[in-house]
Amino acid sequence: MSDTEADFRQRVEELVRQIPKGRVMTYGQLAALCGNARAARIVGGIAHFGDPSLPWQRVVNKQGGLASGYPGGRAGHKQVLEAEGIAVTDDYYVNIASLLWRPDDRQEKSSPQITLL
DNA sequence: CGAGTGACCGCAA
DNA sequence: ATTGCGGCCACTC
Repeated sequence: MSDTEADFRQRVEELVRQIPKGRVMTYGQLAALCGNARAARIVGGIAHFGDPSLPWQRVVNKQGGLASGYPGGRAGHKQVLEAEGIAVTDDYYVNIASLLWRPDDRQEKSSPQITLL
């Protein structure tokens, strides 16, 4: 397997990179889309050692709660998410029910202009 | 090369 | 309903 092998982390990073602004994804979903639904923890590990330039801030757990190891703590994470246009509760929870984004969701169809970053 | 850990998830009492 | 525990895979030292 050398054609589309692309290390697990590379695929995850690619997906995270494609997460549009104002949307969030769950670690489990990223892992599942990557092929290993049980590798949810790995996604978190990659988030810590992967490319810090990626919008890991848009990646939250299945409960919609912010991660704990984010630089600056959940407080900083909350600030960044709010800056992205995502509403965060005082308990550091986001409404994934409305903000959960899927790779097959064509948000560009309804958004003529994409303002990423 | 081996062992430990982790930004999680799911299930059991 | 809440709390606690284990498991799983990949990454790092």
